[in-house]
Amino acid sequence: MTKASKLSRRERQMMDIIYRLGEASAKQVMENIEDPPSYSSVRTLLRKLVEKGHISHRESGLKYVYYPLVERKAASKSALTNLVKTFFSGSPLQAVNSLLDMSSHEITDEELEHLESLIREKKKENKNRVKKTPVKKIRGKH
Amino acid sequence: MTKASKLSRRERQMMDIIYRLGEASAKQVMENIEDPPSYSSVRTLLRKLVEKGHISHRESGLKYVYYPLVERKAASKSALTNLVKTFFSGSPLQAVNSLLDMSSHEITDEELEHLESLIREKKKENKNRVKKTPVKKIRGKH
DNA sequence: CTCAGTGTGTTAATTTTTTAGCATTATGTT
DNA sequence: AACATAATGCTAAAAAATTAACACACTGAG
Repeated sequence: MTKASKLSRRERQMMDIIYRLGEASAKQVMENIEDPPSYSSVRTLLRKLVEKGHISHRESGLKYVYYPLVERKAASKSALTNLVKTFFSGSPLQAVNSLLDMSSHEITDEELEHLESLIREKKKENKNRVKKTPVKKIRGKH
Repeated sequence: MTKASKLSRRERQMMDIIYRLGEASAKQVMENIEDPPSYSSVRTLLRKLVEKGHISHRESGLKYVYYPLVERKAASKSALTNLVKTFFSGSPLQAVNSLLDMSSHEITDEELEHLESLIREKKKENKNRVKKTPVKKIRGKH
C-alpha cells in the first residue's frame, strides 16, 4: 500500500494543492480548496499531515510554509502508475494515447515534434538493449 | 468539484477495483483490496456507493455484480485531467513525457511506431484547424 | 427434508475525520 | 504602551466513515 492511498479526502485535497503550488501557507491552501472548511480546520489538518510525515514546514516571517516530503517527481510517478493500472490495463501507452486525444487542441506542432524526437530516442534505447542482451532474448523463447 | 473527489478512502479503493475489473462481485472487490475489512463491511460500502449513484448492480445467478455508472473513459479523462493539473502544471505533454520515461522498458518498437503515426495524425489536424479558421487566428494576434 | 454453503439486508457500535472555539504569541501602527 | 492584525497551538464536539454482528433467503448434496 502506498502512502498516498491512506490519505483521507481532505488530506488528499490539501496534498494536491501543495504539490500543485510546490509549497503553500495555510492560507494559500485554504484559498485553493473549492469548498473550504474554516481556517482553523485547515490548520489542524496540516498539522496532522506533518505528524504523519507527508509534509514538513519552514518558517517564513510570521507564518509557516508547508512542502511535501515525497518529492513531486516520485509522487507523480506513483500516481501515474496507479492511474494506468486502474484505467488503462497497466499500459502506459494507452494512457499516452488518451492524453494526446483529450488535449489535442492544446498541443502545438512544435511540441509534437519534440515528442517525436523523444520517441526516436526510445527506439534507439530499444535497439541497444537488444544488442546487449541477446542471450537473454534467446533463453526467453524456451 | 468532481464526483470522484468526494469519495472516502475505502470508497476510492473500491471504485478503482471496479474500474480495473470492469465489473465485480462483492467477493471480488474484497479479494482485490490489499488490507481488506470484513466481507460484511465491503458489502455495506458497496451499497453506499449504489445509494450515492457511483455504481449499480445486476443480478448474476445468486450474486450481485457491480459496475460503474460513470463509464471508464469519462472517469479516466477526469482522473488524468486532475493528475496533470496537480503534478504537471496542466501540461499534458509533460505527463506524456513522464509516462514514456517511467516505462521505456515496457514499450516495444511496434508500439512506438504506432505512437508516431498517432502524432502525425495530430499534426494533420493542427494544419486543418489553421486553414479553416484563419480569421480567428489573425484576430487573436491583436 | 435437513444441512452446509453462499449470498443479501438491516442495524448499531466503534473509530476516524472533520470542524471549530478559545487561548496565545509576534508584529507593526498610532 | 495599547491596539489591531495575522499567525499558531491545543482541545473537544459533531459528523462521517468504517466495521462487524446477526437475521434471513436461496441452492445443491446427501
